[in-house]
Amino acid sequence: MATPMTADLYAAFRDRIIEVLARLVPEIDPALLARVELTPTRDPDHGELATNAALIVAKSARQAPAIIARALAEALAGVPGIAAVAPAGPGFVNLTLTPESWQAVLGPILRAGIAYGDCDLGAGVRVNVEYVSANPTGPLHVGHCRGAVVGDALASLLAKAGYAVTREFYVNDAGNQVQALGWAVYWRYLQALGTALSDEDFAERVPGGLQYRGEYLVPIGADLARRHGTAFAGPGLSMADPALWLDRFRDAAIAALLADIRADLARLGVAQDVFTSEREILARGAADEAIAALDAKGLIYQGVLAPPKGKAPDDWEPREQTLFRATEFGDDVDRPLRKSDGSNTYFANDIGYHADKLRRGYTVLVDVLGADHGGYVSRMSAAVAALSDRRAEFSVTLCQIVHVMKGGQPVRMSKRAGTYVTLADLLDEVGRDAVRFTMLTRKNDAQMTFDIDQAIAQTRDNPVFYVQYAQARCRSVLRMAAELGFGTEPADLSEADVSALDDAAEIAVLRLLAGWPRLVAGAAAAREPHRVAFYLQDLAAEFHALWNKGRDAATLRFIQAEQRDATRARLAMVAATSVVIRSGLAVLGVTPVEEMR
RNA sequence: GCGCCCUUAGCUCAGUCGGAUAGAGCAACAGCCUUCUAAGCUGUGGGUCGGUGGUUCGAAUCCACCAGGGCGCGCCA
Repeated sequence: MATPMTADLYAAFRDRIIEVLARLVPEIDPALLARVELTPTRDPDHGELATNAALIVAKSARQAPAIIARALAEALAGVPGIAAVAPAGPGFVNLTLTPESWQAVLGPILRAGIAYGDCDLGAGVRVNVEYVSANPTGPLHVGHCRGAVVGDALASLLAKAGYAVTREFYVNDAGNQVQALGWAVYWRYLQALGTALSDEDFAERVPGGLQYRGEYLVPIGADLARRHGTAFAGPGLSMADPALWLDRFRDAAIAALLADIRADLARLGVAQDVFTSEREILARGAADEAIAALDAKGLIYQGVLAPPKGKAPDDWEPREQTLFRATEFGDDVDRPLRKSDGSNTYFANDIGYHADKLRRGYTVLVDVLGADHGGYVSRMSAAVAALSDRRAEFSVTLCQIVHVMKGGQPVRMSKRAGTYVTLADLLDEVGRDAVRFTMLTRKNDAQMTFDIDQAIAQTRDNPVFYVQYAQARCRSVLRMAAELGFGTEPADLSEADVSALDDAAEIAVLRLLAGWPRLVAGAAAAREPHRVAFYLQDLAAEFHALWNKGRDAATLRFIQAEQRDATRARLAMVAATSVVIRSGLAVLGVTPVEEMR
């Protein structure tokens, strides 16, 4: 490898194992070799690393796994860098590397810097990650926040793994919701002017009823009143003909709310590359085009759906509809594309949007959605498969609901009572870094309780603090060493003689550092950014443990003025730890801190 | 009624495309500060991995059924 983009020790030794295995079992199917793993062991009695290679090839080689394992172990015994190797259990081969092998990870880490862990798994494939995509009808709340953080971290993770990533926000600025918003903001406008109409009087005249009664529209209404005076009010501050104001007020409200949303996202550290307007997509005819394309493939027909099994709605009546043959692509039922008034369903428009993403050249589409959209996944998946002739990859990351806890009490969230926690509130209370890290301490598909008290605590049980503290301790050591005249620049330390790093606790840190590229690749392949957060906690724990060992054994202290070489070696390790933590925090979008006093 | 997700220590959760004796934090108990940040560390106790079958060298992981929780179920987005 000319440029070792992956300074990946695990991958390097795995490659050697496969080479040896291929000599041992020449007729082996390459597809099987892809399943050979080299993993860290849980139990120190099993060495440091274990491979399942013999188990994988046993069947096709028509030999007992234990026999292959023994042969493999013998052949690996001569490989440089391997200190001990032994067949074990049902056919594992356990490996222990030389200290030199582990020590050798430091140079590449220090030379690569934050880029350590980058790989070419994605091979430059263009991927579009769509997240947040909140209706511009109100402020973002904690639920949106989880999607924002998960989507943003996933995008960073995929970029680190070699994908060409675009971060996208889909603005639902067409349809009934934003019409209702237009009415709601008009009501705030009339109120700002001092109308005598009562809430009920106005609400009665709103088609579908008055929605979006939250306070957040008050300033927008007031602003419209300031700019337009009574120009859009009827006689005596009554309601004027909606044709005169509805579109204008709707658009003004969307613009104002979208600006708020973007401001909130900016505070969260989320800045998407592309904001796509649903209205523009539709105006361009994307939905009709996409439907025509599906029609040309014979996937559109007029038909009657069966009512939902067991639970027929009261007003159910059979109706002929324009349907998409989603069942040909794994969905449970075919899905309607037109409402009875002839306009498109949301699904139809969304097909247009996803077709537009494909048209723009993305071959991997990732949607980060709330769990309440779970029922929507199979139909969109079918649509993307149909549009791309099954060539594009479509995956949905569903984020489960977030409950908020404060003072040991659940914070009740109710739209009606207007007591839901906004993203802005959350940022005010706990800050960007804690919000982001905490949102990634659960798998996306597990429900989460966000404990505000824990997120701001400066203690061990707050993972954000814990990880940042470890990194700050690294920086503290390097500052101290610099004062004592040690070179602490990466370029300097990357050349250090690190052979002194042979204590078990030191090797433990080196093993974790060596595992970072592997972690990145695995998390990216699984589309699971939370793994990064857990890895960082493990690394921080190992580092804190080593730090404290220096209290018990002076020989393990990082800085020992009289032992220049040993100190330089440890500084290289500390600097590399800092690099890897920062590399991980960069994926999560969390700021590394230099100092915590 | 149907579909999808979830169920792991008292609590909150990890668990690598199936891997060896299932891990961490909190809480409980017992320890560690003349030394680089004790905002930390070390140790102890704690489990029928919701239940029952199945698949195989091997299952928390895959399959079937059952129980409990969440989400969704033709013209909302």
